[in-house]
Amino acid sequence: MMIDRDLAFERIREAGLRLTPQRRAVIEELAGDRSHPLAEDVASRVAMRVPGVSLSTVYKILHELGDLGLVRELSLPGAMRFDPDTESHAHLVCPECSEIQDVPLDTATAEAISVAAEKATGADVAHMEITLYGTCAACGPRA
Amino acid sequence: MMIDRDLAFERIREAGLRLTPQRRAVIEELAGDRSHPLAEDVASRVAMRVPGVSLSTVYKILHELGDLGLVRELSLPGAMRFDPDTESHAHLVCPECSEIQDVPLDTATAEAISVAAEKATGADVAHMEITLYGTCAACGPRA
DNA sequence: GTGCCTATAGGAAACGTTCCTATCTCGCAA
DNA sequence: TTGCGAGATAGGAACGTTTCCTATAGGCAC
Repeated sequence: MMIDRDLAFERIREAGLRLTPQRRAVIEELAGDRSHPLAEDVASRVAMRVPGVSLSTVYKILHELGDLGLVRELSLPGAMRFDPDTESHAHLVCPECSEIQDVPLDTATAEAISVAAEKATGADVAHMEITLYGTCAACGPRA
Repeated sequence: MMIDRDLAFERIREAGLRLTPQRRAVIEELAGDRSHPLAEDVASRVAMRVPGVSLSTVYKILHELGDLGLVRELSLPGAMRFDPDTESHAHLVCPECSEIQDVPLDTATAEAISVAAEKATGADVAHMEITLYGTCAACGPRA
């Protein structure tokens, strides 16, 4: 499920944070974005609405949204990426073109892994990140 | 399965690479290591056997081992980590203490995810990385 | 309006990683 | 043994990402 603008605004307030123009812009730019942007991508888009916004502010807001569960922070090679889709799904990274694709992942499988991990370690799993590495269709098998 | 010293040496030679003291030391330090070390950890241990070894050399060797499939390179928050265990398994990262634990993952599940992803995207999946985030047993639920 | 608390901008700094180049080593041939 | 060439290494500079710090600005309650 994609992040919902108004739900996000509400969560921000519930957390006791102010709905500043910067927070509003980050949320609205992220909503509907399926490109797994870098912090800098988000910052430059936000800058078109809120000129002068600083990169450190955007980082701070992105982490806040991550903590609130409104955004997924992805640890991918090179840099962190941000995903407004918080539904359980995996990512495919192509080593050739570095493109990132969403990969559907059925909830049952995700749940099974999570439960098995909790059983094995005694931990309390909050969320998971599944990244697949492999040549994408566009970069072709070889032929 | 943990990296095997002699098998690794053989793979190095097969790849047309020289078995230098640095490569030998990296492999031997990594074999049997279950701590998911940082590149710097590996470098400082290697330095005890090969004084003066440089960090960039260690990085280069670690990537070579990754390419040869002898080591897994993990994209975890903060920094890359290296895992000599190339068997299919997941990792649990505790946000409190940053400890990393191995989590067993049955091959069938991993295979199912991989195949489903290939079907969905048309990609050729080479390997996958599953990271679970959650409070570990030591850091406790709250009580 | 006044005072308080939070948020922001801006830049410096830290960190991990990669890149570059001169030097060195190794394996091999003569 | 000596010399040669390909490959490897040390060392450090450079790069990009992320965090940290501080002074300023802005909103809210009174």
